[in-house]
Amino acid sequence: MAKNADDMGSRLQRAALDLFREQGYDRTTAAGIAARAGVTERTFFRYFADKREVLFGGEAVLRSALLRAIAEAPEQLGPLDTLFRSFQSVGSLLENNRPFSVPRQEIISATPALQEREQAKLAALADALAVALKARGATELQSVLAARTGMAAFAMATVAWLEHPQPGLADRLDLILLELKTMFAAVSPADE
Amino acid sequence: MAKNADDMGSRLQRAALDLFREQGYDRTTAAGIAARAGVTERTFFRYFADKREVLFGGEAVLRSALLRAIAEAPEQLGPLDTLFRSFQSVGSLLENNRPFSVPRQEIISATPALQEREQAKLAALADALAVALKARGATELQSVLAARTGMAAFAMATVAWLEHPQPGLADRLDLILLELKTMFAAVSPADE
DNA sequence: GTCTATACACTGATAGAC
DNA sequence: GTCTATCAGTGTATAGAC
Repeated sequence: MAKNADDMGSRLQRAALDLFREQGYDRTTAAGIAARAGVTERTFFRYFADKREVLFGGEAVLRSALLRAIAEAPEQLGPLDTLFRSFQSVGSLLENNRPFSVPRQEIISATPALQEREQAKLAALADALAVALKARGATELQSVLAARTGMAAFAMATVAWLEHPQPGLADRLDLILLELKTMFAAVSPADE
Repeated sequence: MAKNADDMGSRLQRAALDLFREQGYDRTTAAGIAARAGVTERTFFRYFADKREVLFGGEAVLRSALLRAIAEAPEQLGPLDTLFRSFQSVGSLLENNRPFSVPRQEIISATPALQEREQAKLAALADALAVALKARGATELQSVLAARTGMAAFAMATVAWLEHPQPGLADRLDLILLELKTMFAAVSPADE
């Protein structure tokens, strides 16, 4: 019944998204998702480690795109400039995914269990970016600080942009970076 | 058998921490925790919404302490100065909790499911702080950006300090704030 | 590699203990 | 009257049989 293994993940993902939208995440069972995709519950868990994971498959693509952008950034750029340039570079990737990302984010926003997973994914992604930044010569502290801070900003920009497409993601990122720069410039030099 | 209701939460918490240390989080069942505390599994779930939550009871104390510090901060301080002063003000609170926090953090670091919960708690705490910052006159964007960024820095400082008590938490926070200020000052003014 | 059995997390209801 | 035990059940996730 299955066409090929590569497709099954997508089929399950689509079935899950549909069911979550129809009846909510909690009222949807893993067996129900599997049934809609024409397979058994056991097969579902062969493709996804747990029920939440079915909505977080695309993360790997985003991560590798960001890592590549960081590696290819001009040598002389600082960690934060490198990072925000990388965020800008994946804009079109995110725009192409918008039809899937919008309903997905609605479901996540309505489901605490999925918000937890999302936060964990963002933290893991930030750690991966920190490694890439460190490889460019930044210190450990700089890398982790920039990655965590930048990832928080990136997530804020993305979520807001999914809710309201205007202004665009690039403008939102610029605005956020400028706001952060301004706020940190206002910090008292010697804190106490 | 139960002394009083107020104590039961702490008893279960201690029993859980002990068992997690002895056999790990995954190999410990909710029924096992309850049994060590002298009650049934059903009682465990009356005190904690789920198994993970048993390690995150103290969050409310930290939150209210931070919110109070923000509300009492001098009017003229900017969001980030307000925030980091508040972090500094809860230092002694965290030091008193160190005997509990150190083993707790070890267990969390070894358990992905608990790391997820921790990230979620940090995000929720950041949102609460953002509301408090906004009440002091900051814009929505400033409040959320400062809170998310500051919370990431606070968490980094705390985790590192739990692993190695020296340097102290206050010094770590100062160092991080300075590093952030320096990095953002180096950001190119007009980002492309 | 699929299927069956099972452990464990969690929920509701009801009745009983203090 | 609040807190707890007991019971019965659903759903997630794993593992061993074959």
